[in-house]
Amino acid sequence: MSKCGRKKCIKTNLRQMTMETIESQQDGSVTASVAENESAHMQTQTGPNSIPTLAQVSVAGSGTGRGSPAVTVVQLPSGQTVHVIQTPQPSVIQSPQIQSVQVTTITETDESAESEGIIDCHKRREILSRRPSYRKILNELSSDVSGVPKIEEEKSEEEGTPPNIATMAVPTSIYQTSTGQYTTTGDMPAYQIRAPTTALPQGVVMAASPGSLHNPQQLAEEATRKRELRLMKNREAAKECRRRKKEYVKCLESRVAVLEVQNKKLIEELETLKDICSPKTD
DNA sequence: CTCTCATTGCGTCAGTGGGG
DNA sequence: CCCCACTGACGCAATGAGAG
Repeated sequence: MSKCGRKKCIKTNLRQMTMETIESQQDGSVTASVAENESAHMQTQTGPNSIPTLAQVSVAGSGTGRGSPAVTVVQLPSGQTVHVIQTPQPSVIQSPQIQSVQVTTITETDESAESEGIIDCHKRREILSRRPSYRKILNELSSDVSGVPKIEEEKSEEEGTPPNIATMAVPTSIYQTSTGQYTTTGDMPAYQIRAPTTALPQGVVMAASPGSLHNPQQLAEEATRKRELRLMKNREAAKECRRRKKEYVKCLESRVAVLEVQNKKLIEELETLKDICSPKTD
């Protein structure tokens, strides 16, 4: 169907959206909140020569703050490489403060740096090939700096979604009937949705060994119940996954905005230094 | 107002990796 | 090896925006 192609387009857009939307939001609120914090932490150690008019910027370390500092590599036209090392920023959404920014200049002829770059490249590739879950990413973002609230199950008060359906009652389970209608089950335990006659905990239900069910009808009912349970768990998991994904994308967007502002600021500083250090011609 | 297209969110399936 | 959580992919429905 043509719809399939559209789907893929939509999903591709989701991945590309990060950069595009940030570009459109560049001078929005994110920029403003960053600008008031970054000026106090910036340190530059750049030489007087080889000031770029245009700089290539690449974000190493996958840019999602997986525990290690994010490194923005600014490749100068002269061959110099400026590494903007930014300590992990746990949650740009909640706390727009930049922890610290270190700018070091590394010459192109530095062999150790080059080998480090290769190793770094390998590590990066390794990380990218095995992307951790959104929860892991966000938790790492949160845990790098103390005092920052973790982004995880505590969020449940936001939506009322329990962290673990298997061990808890579902506050507001939504059950889709055969007619497509949705009904809520209140605080009814999840396993009771299709089996309201039993009041046993889930563990007991699941512990019912197949051997004790000789009747084919019972077996079928058990299978149906297990399926319903699995579908409901997966439904909730999918919701949670989508929520985390949205949060993750927002986080990335904020990070891109921060890095763009930093880049802009660095270029401006380099221009200033160029003006200061260049020989006067008058 | 109607139609078309894009976007968003949901439920489900299938695959994968981690833990017991 | 099995179970479970997680997530990509897919299909579907609802909704909004723009064009006619």
